[in-house]
Amino acid sequence: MASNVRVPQQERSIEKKNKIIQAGYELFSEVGYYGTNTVEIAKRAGVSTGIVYGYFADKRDILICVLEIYIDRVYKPLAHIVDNAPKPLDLRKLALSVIDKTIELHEQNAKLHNTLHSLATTDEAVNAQFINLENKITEQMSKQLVKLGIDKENIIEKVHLAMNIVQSYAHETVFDSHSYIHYCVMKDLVCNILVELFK
Amino acid sequence: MASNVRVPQQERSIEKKNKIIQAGYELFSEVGYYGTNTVEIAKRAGVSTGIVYGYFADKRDILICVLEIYIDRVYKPLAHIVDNAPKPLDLRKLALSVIDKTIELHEQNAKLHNTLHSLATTDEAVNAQFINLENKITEQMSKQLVKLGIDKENIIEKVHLAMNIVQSYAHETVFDSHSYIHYCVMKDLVCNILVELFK
Amino acid sequence: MASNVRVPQQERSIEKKNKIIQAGYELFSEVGYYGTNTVEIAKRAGVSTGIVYGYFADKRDILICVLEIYIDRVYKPLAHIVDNAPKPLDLRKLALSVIDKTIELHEQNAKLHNTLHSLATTDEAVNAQFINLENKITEQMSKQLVKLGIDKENIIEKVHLAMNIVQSYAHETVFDSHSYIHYCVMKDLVCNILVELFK
Amino acid sequence: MASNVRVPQQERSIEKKNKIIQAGYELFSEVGYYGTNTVEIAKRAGVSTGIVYGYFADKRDILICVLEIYIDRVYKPLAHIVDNAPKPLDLRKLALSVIDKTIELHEQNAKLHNTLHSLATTDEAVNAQFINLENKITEQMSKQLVKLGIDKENIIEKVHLAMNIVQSYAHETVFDSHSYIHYCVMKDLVCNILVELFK
DNA sequence: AATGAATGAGCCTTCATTCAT
DNA sequence: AATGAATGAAGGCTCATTCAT
Repeated sequence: MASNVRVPQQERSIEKKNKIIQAGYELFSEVGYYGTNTVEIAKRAGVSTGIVYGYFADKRDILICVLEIYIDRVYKPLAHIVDNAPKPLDLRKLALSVIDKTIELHEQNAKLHNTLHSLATTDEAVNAQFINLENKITEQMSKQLVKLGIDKENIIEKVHLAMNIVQSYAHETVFDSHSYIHYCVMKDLVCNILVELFK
Repeated sequence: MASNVRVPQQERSIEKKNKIIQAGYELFSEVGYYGTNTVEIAKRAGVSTGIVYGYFADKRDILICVLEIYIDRVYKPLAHIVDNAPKPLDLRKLALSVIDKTIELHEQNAKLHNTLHSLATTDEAVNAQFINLENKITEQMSKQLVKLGIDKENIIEKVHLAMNIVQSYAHETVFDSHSYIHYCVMKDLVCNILVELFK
Repeated sequence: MASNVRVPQQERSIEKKNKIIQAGYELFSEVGYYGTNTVEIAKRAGVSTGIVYGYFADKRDILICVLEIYIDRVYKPLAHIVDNAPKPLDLRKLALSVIDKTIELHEQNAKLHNTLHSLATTDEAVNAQFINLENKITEQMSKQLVKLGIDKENIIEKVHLAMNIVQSYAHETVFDSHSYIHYCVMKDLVCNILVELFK
Repeated sequence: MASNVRVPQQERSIEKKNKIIQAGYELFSEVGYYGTNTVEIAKRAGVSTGIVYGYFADKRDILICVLEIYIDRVYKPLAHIVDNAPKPLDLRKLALSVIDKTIELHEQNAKLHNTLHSLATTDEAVNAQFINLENKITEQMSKQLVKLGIDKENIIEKVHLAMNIVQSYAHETVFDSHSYIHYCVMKDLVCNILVELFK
C-alpha cells in the first residue's frame, strides 16, 4: 500500500479511492503525468479537489498507486499464462500465448508504460517498484518453466531476456509505426528465438 | 530543421544555437524535460533567457532539436560499425561490436532516451522524428548487411528486431538493477540470438 | 458568552464544549491561531469535526471563548493575591507575590498571550474583550489597594502602570532571551519601583 | 540582509524591492501577516506576482525584510535621542524626549509590532532578529548613559527595564483604550520612575 | 542581436465549513 | 446530537514567455 493517508474502512470509501486511481490511470495514460492536474483527476473521478488529498498524500502518491495497479494489470496475466500452461509443454504454443497476451496488454497500457518508465528515471520509489516487481515476475516464471521441464541453466537470464524481447515486439506491433515492417513475419522470428532459447 | 524561427547566418549565431541545444541535451538528460526550465538552459548555455526565444519557438522546439542530436549520436555510430564491418563477415564479432557500442551509447544517453520516449506518447512531432529516423537506420543497416552477404529475406524485420533486442539488453546492463542477473551470460545469449537470426 | 449558537442544556454538552475550548487553548498556545486547524482541535477534544460547529459559530468563536478562559486564568489569581493580602499591608511582600505569580502565569501562557494580542490588532471583538477585562481587573485591584490603605490619588493610573511593568518583567524573565541581563537584579528594581509608586 | 535571492544592482531594482517591502509593511500592519496574500502585496507594490519571487525567497522572506525596516524605524530614532542628549544631562527632559518619541513611533507601528511579536513565537529567525537588535540597542544606550555620568551599576538592567516601561506606556497611550485613565498622569508617573531609576 | 527583469496564468495543496447519514 | 467525509475557494509559488532597454 503506497498511500497511508487514509485507509478506507468503508466500501464507499474504497470505491472512491479506486475511482481516483482509475481517473489518474486514464489521465496519466492520455496526457502524461505532467499533463495532468489534480483538479482534472478529481473532476474525472467525480469528486472534489479537496477529498483527493483525503485519500492521497499528494499527486505523486496517486502515481504510486497507479503504478501498483499497472503492474498488476500487466504482469499478473502473463504469470497466469505460464502458471497454467498445459502439459506436456508445447514451447511454441506457450510463446505465442505470451506474445499475444503481451500485445493485448500493451494495447491498453503502452502510453502509461512510457510515462511510468520515464518517471522512474527521476523518482527512486517509482524505479524501485518497477525493479521489485520485475524481479518477482522473473523469479516466478523461471520456477514455473523449470517445473515444466525446461533446462534450469541460466534460466533467470533467459526468462528476463525473453520478457524484454516480447515487450519490444509488442511495443512495435501496438504502435505500428513502421509501414514497411511485416509484423507477422517479425512475430515468427520472435517465436523462433524464444523456442530456440529454451529448448 | 525543426526550428525555423531564425536561420542563423553568422557563425557566432550558429555556435550560440548549438550551445543552447547542448545545454538542453544535458539538462533533459539529467533532470528530464519537466525538471528543466528555460532559465536554467540559458544559464548553462551562457546566454540570456530572452535570446533563447530568438533561436527557438518555444521550449518544445529545443526538445525537437535535442532529439535530432540524440538520434545522430545514438544511431550513427551503430551505422558506422556495420558500414565498416571487415570482410569477410564474422557475424559474432559484428554482433559483439554492435552490442558494446550500444551499451556505451546507453551509458551516456539512457535517461534522455526515456524522457524522449515518454514525450513521444504525447507529442506527435516527437513521435514522428523517432519513427522517421528509426526507419532510416533500419533501411541503411539492412542494405549494408545484404551487401555483406546476409540473406535478404525478411532482412528489414530481422534488423529491426535485432536492434530492439540489443537495445533492451543495453538498457538492462546499464541500469544494472537486478542483482541476480549475470549480464555476461545474458550477453552471450543475445549474441547467439543475433548470429542465429542472420546466419 | 461569546458563542450563542447553542446553549447546552445537558451537562455532557457543557463538558464537550469545554473540552473543545481547552483543546483550542492548548493548540493556540502551542502553534498559534493560524497554525491550528479545526480538525486538529476536534481531534484533541475527542469530538468530531462537525460538532465543533454545533457549539461554535466558527473558528474565531472558539478563539473568543479561549480568550475568556485565558483572561480568567491570568488575571483572577492576581486579583486573589491582592484581595487576600495580609494586614497590615507589607507593600514589598505584596509586590513580590504579584511578580512571582505573574511569572508563573506567564510561563504557562506567554505564547497564547502574544497570539491573542496580535489578533486584537485585527479583530475588534478580541480587542474589546481584552480592554473590558483589563478594565475590570484594574478597577478591582484599585479598590482593594485603597481598602488596604494606599493613597487613592491617581490609584487607577498607578495600578494600571504597575500591572504593565510587572507584565513586561515577567515576559522578560520567562523568555530569558538576553544572556547579559541579571533577572534577579531587574526584579529588585521592579520591586523598588512598585513600592515607591504606592507608598 | 535577510534575502539573498537577488541583490539588486540597479537603482530601479532596489526601488522595486523597497516598494515590495513597503507594501508588505503596510499590509502586515493593516491586516496582519496571515491576512495578507502575495497577490495583494504585488498589487500594492505595483508589480506582478511573479517578480515578488525574483526579489524574495518566499512570503516569510518579505516579513524578515519588513522586520529589519521596522527595527530600524523604531529603535534608531531612540538611540539618536540618547546619543545627542544635551549636556549637562537633564534626566527628566531626556526621559520626556524618549517617551514622546516612543509614542510617535508607536503611533505608526503599533499594529505591526504586535504582528511581529506574535510571529516571533513561532518563527525562530524572527525571534532572533528581535532579540539581537534589542541587545544592540540596550548596549548602545547603556554606554551612552554612562558617558553622560549615570552610575554604571546595573545599568544594563536599568536601561532594559526602562525601555520596557516606556514601551508599555506608549502602547497604552496610542491605543487609548481605557477611557478612565488619564494618560498625562500616567506619563508623569513614568517620568518619575525613570528619573528615580537612573539618578 | 541581446539582455534579464517582468508578466500572469496555472499548479498543487490546505482548511474552514457543510451535509448526508 | 453526532459523525467525518466532502466541498471548493483561496493561497503560495513556478515558469514559459514577453518586452523595455
